[in-house]
Amino acid sequence: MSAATIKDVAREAGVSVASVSRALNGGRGVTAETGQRIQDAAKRLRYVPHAAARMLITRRTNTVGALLPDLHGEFFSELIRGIDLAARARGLHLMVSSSHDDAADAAIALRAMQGRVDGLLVMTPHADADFLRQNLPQDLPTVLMNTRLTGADYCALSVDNDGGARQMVGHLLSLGRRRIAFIQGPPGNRDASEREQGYRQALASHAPDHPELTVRGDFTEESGFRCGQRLLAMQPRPDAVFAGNDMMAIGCLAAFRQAGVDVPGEIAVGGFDDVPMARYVIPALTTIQVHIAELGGQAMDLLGEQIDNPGNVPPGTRRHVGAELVVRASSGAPIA
Amino acid sequence: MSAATIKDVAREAGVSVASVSRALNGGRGVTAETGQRIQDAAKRLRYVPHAAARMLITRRTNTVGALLPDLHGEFFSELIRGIDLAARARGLHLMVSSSHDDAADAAIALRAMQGRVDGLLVMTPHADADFLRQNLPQDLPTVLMNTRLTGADYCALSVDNDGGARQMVGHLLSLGRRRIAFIQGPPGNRDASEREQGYRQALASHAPDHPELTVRGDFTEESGFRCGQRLLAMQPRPDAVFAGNDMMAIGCLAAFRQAGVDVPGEIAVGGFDDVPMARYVIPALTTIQVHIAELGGQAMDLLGEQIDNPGNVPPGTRRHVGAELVVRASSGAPIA
DNA sequence: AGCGCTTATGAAAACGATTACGTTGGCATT
DNA sequence: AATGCCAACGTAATCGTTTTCATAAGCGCT
Repeated sequence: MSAATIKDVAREAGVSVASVSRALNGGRGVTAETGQRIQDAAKRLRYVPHAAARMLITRRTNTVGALLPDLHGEFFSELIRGIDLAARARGLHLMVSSSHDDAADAAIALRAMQGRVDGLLVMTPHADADFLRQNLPQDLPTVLMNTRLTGADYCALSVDNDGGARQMVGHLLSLGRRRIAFIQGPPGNRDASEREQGYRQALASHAPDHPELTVRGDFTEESGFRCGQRLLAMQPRPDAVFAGNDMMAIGCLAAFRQAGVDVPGEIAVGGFDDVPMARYVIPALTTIQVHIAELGGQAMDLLGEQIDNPGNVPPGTRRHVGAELVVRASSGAPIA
Repeated sequence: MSAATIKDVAREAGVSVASVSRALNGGRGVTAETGQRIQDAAKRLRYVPHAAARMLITRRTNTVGALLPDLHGEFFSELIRGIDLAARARGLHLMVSSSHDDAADAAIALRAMQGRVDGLLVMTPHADADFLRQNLPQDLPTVLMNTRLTGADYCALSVDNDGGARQMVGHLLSLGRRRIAFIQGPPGNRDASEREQGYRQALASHAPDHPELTVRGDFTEESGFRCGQRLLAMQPRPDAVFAGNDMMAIGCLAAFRQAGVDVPGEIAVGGFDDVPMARYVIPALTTIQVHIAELGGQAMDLLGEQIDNPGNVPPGTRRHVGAELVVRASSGAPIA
């Protein structure tokens, strides 16, 4: 015996299928008494509406898709948590396709989602405008997360890298540091370049007489280590380092320790991301915390709005999620 | 203009819808020439079969669901990665519902998946047999991951906690440690109790004259810290500690450092899980590595087999994923 | 040429829901 | 008492596929 259909419920309750449908969704157009009889019958038969049949006629899947690159650890789990919670709050299901490292792969996944989702959350380094236009149906609500895409066609969410970087520089300046160096991320990386911008602008506006000092890393711990060594060799030495992300900051700390340079005594160090390890390194790392779950949640909310009333959300809408300074030992702030 | 349907393709190619369907799936029953014409037409119209319509008739969703508890960090991301990759290899989509902390919540999610998935991957602390039977249709292929459920009704995957624990104890014994203490996890936790079992049995079989020493933690770092202090107070002191997980081991290291006790000189320390931080603490933590991605992947494979040929996989099938000793500084092994 | 056999093709019946539309009956209004 | 209106309910069309069955055509064989 297979699962019960709406017909079975109708027969059981002695009404037509139309009444069952009405009673079960919204309940308008049926007497309270018949409604109750139908509810009872449905419960008795353990009736669950066939999702596919409903999708077919309503043209709604009540599902959203998330296309993600090869993410790791806390970032990934927090992102999914944020998305999942927001989706559930709207009664939407979440379909995930992750670990996409090349564009071809992502394209396939994108197409496979066609028709199975009401909207799409996309985070991928390969997403230039062409790629998206090529692989997305033009009328499918879509929200981009953290991409370098600047066109006005798609809605997007991004982290306030700029604001975070300004906070960090401001913090270091307020502690009396003068020669603040910045460790750049990989070229072309949007987060990296925005953080660098923030650094430059903060210096320019608050301390125009202080020099800009930059060395290039690639977000890895080793590159941070090497950059640390290069910074020590500078004459005169910087008295503070702001690394483009935490892993490079941690590499930097290792280089300084190896060289016997005291942190924060001789050099203050700051990072960006607040990875879990940041609080465990010695000295604990002052950094910028980003609420990743909020990033996912807000993206989901924006997508939900697009789905619920299409056309009501202007294409190209941007939202930002804030970043917040977390002061720990590595910047040498006086204990409050 | 809405998306093209099979009818549009049929008209475009000058054939019936039946031929289009045949040409596009498998391609048997049509001339090579007509087949080609149909393929062309489909491509020209950007035809994508309507998923819902197909589900309705074939009774297959080509989707599997994963119900997960509130997991964090590396564990979560690796698990999803494993599941996702294995699912994709089978052409299955993945629907995720995570962050379920209470049974009611999980039950709702479970029901919501009804009819939208061909199979289910379930990991939840609340999953006793009753709970599942109550909330799952009896004929839906299901694989449990890492649950304490021992009944023979459902297929399940689990980590070889026992084997891992034995390896760790064996390792410590081989280094000449005599008084090996174990830090227990939260009561009722399956992983925790299996690891404890492994510890007890390894001691019993390889060193029956050595004492069993246990203190109870709850898998958190703070509990590890407190347990570390209690272990130091013991007379005579243990010369090795095997913590039920890495976080407690790390807490333990902190307690020992604070007390000025040398690790591994005076006490060796071992953990379980190989969290990313394990290699960064000082001294780096000897621990047991579990291939979480493999856990997810194997679970998915088992589920896939169940879906493809139902009845061919005996209910109650168990599979294990191995655990492997990773030697670092904290256990004081001689450098090879 | 006529017979059967295979094979390509089309017509139409599912699948299970929603919903536009028609019908009925009860009630209030005139 | 006749009329109009509204709510409750049923009938049937519809969504886009797959698949069964019928039909026709091609082909080799006697």
